[in-house]
Amino acid sequence: MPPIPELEVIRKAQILEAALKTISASGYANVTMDDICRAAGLSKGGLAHYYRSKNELFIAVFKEFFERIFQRSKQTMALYENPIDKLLSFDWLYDRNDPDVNVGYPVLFDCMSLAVREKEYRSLFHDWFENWVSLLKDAIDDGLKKGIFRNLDSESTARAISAVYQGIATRWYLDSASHPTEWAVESFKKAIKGLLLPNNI
Amino acid sequence: MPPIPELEVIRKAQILEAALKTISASGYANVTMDDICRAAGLSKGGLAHYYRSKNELFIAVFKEFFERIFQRSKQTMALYENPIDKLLSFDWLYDRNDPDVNVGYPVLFDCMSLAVREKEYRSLFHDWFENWVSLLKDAIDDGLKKGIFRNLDSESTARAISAVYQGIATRWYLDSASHPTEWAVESFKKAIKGLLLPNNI
DNA sequence: ACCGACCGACCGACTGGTCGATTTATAATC
DNA sequence: GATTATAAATCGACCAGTCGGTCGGTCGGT
Repeated sequence: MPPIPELEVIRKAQILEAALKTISASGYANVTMDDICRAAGLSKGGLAHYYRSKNELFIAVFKEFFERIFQRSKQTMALYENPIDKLLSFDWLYDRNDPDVNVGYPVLFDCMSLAVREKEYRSLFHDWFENWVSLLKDAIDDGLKKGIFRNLDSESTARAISAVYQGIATRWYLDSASHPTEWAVESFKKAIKGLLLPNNI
Repeated sequence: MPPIPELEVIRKAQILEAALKTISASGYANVTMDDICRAAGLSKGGLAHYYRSKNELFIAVFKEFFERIFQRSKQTMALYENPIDKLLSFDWLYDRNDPDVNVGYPVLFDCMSLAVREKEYRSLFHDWFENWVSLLKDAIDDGLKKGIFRNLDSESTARAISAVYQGIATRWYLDSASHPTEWAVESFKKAIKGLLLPNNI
């Protein structure tokens, strides 16, 4: 009998947290199970008790992380009323001091390179994209109803906006000296307004 | 004495080609030196004669590849006169039948995840970005001179356009079912025109 | 007594890099 | 032009180290 009924939930959370940090710091390819169990305060066998293989663990880590980011995006967006403000509410993605950002981008890039070849990771990405797009689409549909946007297809535009976010983020993260935060924020604002508004300023 | 004076050049090209294909097919993390020397038709020692370490070889592969893509971008762009056409001339990046594209994206994603942690790869990226941006900037400056663009900062806009290209490409490549080529081409056209033109259609 | 939780030594597979041996082709010498 | 010397080019067995996963065993609560 387990000493505490919720022990498995606690341990798994503790392992996922440790694994996320370790992967983010060292990179998927360099992380060993030893690193992770050390970070989680468990032995190799103890870790194996909860996640039978490296792949199983890593999938769980990525899933959990994407879910967290999605929830946060949702909550942040809900703080705004105006559709344009909603669509621009993701600027925390360009905040170098944000802990999710610091941990997130390294993991995201790792995950992308995995997704190229492993369909399990591709489907993870697909789900993430769809979640993100559905958030954006709702805001766009709202703006369309209120007549503040040009005539456009909301889903395809939502996909474009989400892609623009990520493209700018890639530059901003990998070559920060030439792509400062101000550039990132301004650029995505301009790009998004260029996509949505009936005429430019 | 070398049997043929240019042997080193020939061998290196042959190795880089084989390495690029192998890395693209299996992924940076999974490729072994054995795989590469087999693909290059050399022994382990033979490969070591030209590239002393895995890292040295891989850096060379990436450098060569980026250079090739840059040259091709330059040539393709030169086919057009109109600045807008020049800026839209990168649509071959969204062609699934293009050999450079098929080989390129897997390598690009690998390279990005490496760039997160290794400054050598980051500087590779930086150079690539700068090359790309300078191409775009020239076209934008031309458009500004001709008065067909709105008032804008050409360098910062060039960076934005290049980022948008890549962001859309990421979606298009990793989740093609939901992001077909038509979406990619249309989206980047709209985004770029939204960034540049004084008013939208 | 039983069982889940956990430990850590160990195994087998793999990998990057080394190194002495071998081949190959030119250059020097007679 | 035959022979020898020389140095690059190439080979592949081998080494040392790493890593994921296993497994027999311990411990503590029930």
